[in-house]
Amino acid sequence: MASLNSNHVPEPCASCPVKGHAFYGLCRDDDLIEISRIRKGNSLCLKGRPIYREGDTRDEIYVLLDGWAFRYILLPNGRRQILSFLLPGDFMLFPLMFRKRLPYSIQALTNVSLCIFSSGEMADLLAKRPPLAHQFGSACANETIGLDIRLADLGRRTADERMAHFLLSIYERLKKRGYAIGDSVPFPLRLHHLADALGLTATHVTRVLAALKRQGVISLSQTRLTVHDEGELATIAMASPSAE
Amino acid sequence: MASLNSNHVPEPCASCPVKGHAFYGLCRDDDLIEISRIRKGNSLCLKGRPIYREGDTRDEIYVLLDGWAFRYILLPNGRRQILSFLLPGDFMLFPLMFRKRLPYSIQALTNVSLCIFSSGEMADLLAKRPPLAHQFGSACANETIGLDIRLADLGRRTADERMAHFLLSIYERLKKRGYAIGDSVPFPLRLHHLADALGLTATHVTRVLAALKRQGVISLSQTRLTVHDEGELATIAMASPSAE
DNA sequence: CGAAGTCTTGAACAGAATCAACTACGGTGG
DNA sequence: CCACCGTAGTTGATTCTGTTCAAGACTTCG
Repeated sequence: MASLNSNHVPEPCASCPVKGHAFYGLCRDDDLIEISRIRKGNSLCLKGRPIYREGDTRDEIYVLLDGWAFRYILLPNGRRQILSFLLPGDFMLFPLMFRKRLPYSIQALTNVSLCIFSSGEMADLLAKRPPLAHQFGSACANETIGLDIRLADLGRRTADERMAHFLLSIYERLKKRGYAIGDSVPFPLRLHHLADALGLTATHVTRVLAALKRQGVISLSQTRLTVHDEGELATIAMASPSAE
Repeated sequence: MASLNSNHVPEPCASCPVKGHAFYGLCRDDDLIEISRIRKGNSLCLKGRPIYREGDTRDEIYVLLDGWAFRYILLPNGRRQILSFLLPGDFMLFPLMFRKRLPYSIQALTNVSLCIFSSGEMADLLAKRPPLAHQFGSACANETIGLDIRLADLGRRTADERMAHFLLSIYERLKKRGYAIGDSVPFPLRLHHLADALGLTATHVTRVLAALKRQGVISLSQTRLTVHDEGELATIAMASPSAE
């Protein structure tokens, strides 16, 4: 892969940046040791570069160690729907353990560092280690539920509600993984990412964001999101179904 | 459960109506035998009745044997988003193997017959039978991908495209499971189901359907959908990403 | 037959898209 | 160091897709 820059001298897992987070945080120690045994090394991918392209066959799956990425579907005439944003600790491409090709693509949103596994070896490991497989099923169920909720967002919420709900959910996710400083979190998304994630246009996203800023609920710089009034944001979102 | 009418004299799995379909069609014979051993019996649920209500804890999971059901999320102020329609052979509530509560509800669309399992016992069986667990992971991956595609529908397709895409996908699903007679399939959905699945209003669904009928692409009776021109339907849908 | 649910059609309205001009910014190169 | 360029974001005017509100017709079923 042109855009993936493999480094076959794995750094020690002891210093892994996502140890104890997301999926890994839930695994038993002996399972973690097994996982570290089949690790293939790290890989870097530059901002904006493709990580996976719709329909590719590939034997590798990744854990995102650092940076952000996103999964998206490209429709005829160029419309794009962003399906989800991937944060450090998230698995990517794991459905490749079960099927040859995927109908979506993945792109690096920032410079990204990945931990590489063979999908076959990972599948074998899951077969040997039922508790790990269970953990995996759990992660999978959570992802499905996240998609369910986003489906309700796109189908039945207004632009303002969607935006509030989205900002809130990404804020919570980042906080849970320890990326918050006070009430602010890193936020590398551009307008068109928000637009393509929320099913809106970039112009309309500007207006919606402007309204939220005017109300003093959030502020947004080039690199960070600050949530001044979490409760109000939840109210605007007409909150209710959340992933936990 | 008031609305579930349990019958604890299991009928023989040999005559199971969904044997060889959907999930079961992919399982090894010895796994099927194990599954039949932990089967708890059947249950009936009348049209329109709830099968699961958001937030309930329950130890049972089901396989839909006959009839249709749907998963949905109810938002504050009563807006409803239908997440998916469940057809005979589909698992329901399996995420309960991994978490206590689910953020969506399930309702019987027609009279429905269910095959009951204990979620705990099913989880144990998966732990004992890695090939079965793999099969399960595969089904789970497929469901996720179906949601991905629907997300792109709601976010980035027009009403006409969504409708065409939806009709096409349900038509294919039913055909694959042997429910087609010629180019027609059973279709118990009412306007408001279509509306809530597609993120539209019932009035607008009428108009969109009227256009499709006028073009001679489909016809629709109270109980059946006929697809006269599958290619044209795919064109209107701006097809592209499909589940296989 | 009546009643409730379902579907259709029309007219007015609204939320978001589109089109377009303009501003702010960061990097590049002269 | 500044002029320039391309990208990203803002704002306004207009259009369009889909909603809302409302009335009427058609089913189905007790």
